[in-house]
Amino acid sequence: MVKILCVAEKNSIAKNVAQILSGGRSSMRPSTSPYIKNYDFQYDFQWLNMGRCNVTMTAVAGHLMNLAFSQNEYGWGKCDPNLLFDAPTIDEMDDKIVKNLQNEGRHATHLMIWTDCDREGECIGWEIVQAVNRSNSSLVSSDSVYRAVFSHLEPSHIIASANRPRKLDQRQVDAVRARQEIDLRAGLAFTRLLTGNYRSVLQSDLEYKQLAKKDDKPVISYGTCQFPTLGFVVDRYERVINFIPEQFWHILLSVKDLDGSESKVKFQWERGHLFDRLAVLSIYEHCIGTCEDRAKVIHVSSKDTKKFRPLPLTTVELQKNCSRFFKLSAKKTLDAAEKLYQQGYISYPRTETDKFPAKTDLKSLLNKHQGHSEWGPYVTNLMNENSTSTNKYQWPRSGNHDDQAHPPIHPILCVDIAKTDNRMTSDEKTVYNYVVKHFLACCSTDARGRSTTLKLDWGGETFYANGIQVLERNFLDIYQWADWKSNDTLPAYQMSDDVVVSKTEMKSGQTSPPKHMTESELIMLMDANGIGTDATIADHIEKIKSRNYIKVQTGSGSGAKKTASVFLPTSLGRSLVHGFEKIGLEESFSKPFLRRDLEKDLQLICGGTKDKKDVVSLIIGMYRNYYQITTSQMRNLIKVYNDIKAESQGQVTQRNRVN
DNA sequence: GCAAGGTC
Repeated sequence: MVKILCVAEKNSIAKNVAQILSGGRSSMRPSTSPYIKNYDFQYDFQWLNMGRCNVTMTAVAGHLMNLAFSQNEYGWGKCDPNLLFDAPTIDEMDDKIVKNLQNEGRHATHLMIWTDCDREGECIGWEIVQAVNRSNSSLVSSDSVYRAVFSHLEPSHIIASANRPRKLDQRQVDAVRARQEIDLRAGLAFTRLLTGNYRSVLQSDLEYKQLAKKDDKPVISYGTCQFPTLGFVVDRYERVINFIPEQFWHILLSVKDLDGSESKVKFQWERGHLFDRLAVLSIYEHCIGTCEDRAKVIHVSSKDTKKFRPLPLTTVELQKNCSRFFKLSAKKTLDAAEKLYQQGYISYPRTETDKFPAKTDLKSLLNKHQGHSEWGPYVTNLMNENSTSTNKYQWPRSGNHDDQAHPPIHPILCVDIAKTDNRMTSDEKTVYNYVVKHFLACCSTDARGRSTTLKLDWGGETFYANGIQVLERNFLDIYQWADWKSNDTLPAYQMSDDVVVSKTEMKSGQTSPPKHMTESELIMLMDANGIGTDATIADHIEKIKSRNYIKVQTGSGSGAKKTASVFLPTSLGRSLVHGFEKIGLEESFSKPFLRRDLEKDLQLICGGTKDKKDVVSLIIGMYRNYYQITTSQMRNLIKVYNDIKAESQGQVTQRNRVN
């Protein structure tokens, strides 16, 4: 009897795929794990050519295995951390889920992997094979393991995937196993080394004690993602603190309109500003001397312009925007999105994809919202092809990212918070409303406007002014966070007209320092530098907060005018970055380069031009070297900490003295 | 008490 066991990365995918392949006629059984169900049905896999077969579709919950060291031999305090670069690793398995796979796989003739089609998913597929192999070794030996290739849950796509499987890609598995091994060895070795050496000096650190939870033993952790993240915050902080303002000068013109009235528009100097006061003064005096109160129009242009609707929503964009618009932390945002997903309100919240698969039925997703008390009228108007409004339904713009596993985040159900009695928390409501409005904006028409530029010649110098007239707001009517306003109308002069200059000013100003790091900027930097993934970026930020490497300075003001909260490094955070800088390891520890190089090597493993063994031994070799340097320079590392501590306390006492 | 990556 032929029996096919299908295994997905998470229960929600197993449920959906079973629903599609069975045509809604699958039966559900519980499993040995509370998060996972087994779905039985029959299906005719064309590649198998065996007619209708019995199928069980089940799932895991992410990785089944955790790479680790034996606690007995290599636990904390039981060995020199240096040994962790060579110590044997073990694979810890999730017992409950493995048990279910063993039960369900015991009598299977074929195993079909339905994990997400990304690198981690390929590795999870390999882990599933190891688990099933425990109860049914003939599956592997008879080469009966297949892997479905799918990128979303559109039924015809899933059916096509069921019929065109490939084999597992061992190279991708190797790449993930390499990353795991490097992160584990380097992370644990350096965490133990740093904790052992910083603990005693931290006992007299008042800032640390204030931030730390009572009874918490300090842990000074190192991680390949934690340190570059900290590096971004410290780097910004230093640039703000060390900023030296420079004075500059520029010239502004005010003019009279055609009818002789005073125009509100000020004309800017095309040279921008100069840092040399005398130079600006002599140009200014020359202009006054030559032309006094007359200028000539030397350029008039006017062109249509657009403000683009947002791209389909990715996890990183959701987190950035909820942080900017609602002051909701990345962690809280992702937690709320996860809950909304589990309740079936929104699609899977961890995705890098910013284009919708061509066959997605967006119109029916939109139509569900027609009766919504807040945005129902907007949707009704959008979907009405006969309306006179310029805002018509449009297929969303497409970005360049595709994780090959999940579509952009979008609403699945319409939840009317004003009408229904539901148990959404306030964070969930905020995130749900944002996801819906973002989706509506994606499917709307770009805003249209007209941009006008006028340039004047005054005494041989050029001055310009720009004007924007917003003609059609379109998506802006629902996406209130991207406002676009018309500014003052430019005077309606024509080319070569003479213009009366009503006022000339030579002004001075100062360059201003950069702002401290906001969470949304940090997310953007991490994303751009490949530090963490959509699912882990928020965790890394929380981690360096909980380690007291950075602290949050909450914004001031209230409501819409409230300024963003910013991240500041603690003395400890700054000492770690500057300590490694001092001993010559800056590039490797507090900059994103090492992690980026690792990512490149992983890609090469996937492409078959590098070997897992070579990559691991090369990078572990580098870390072993860094470890030697760090141990031999530990005094210097601690000295940097003490210097920074003394310096910050010095600042405090100085300030006290002034007061 | 330690990493980063999946997922609940």
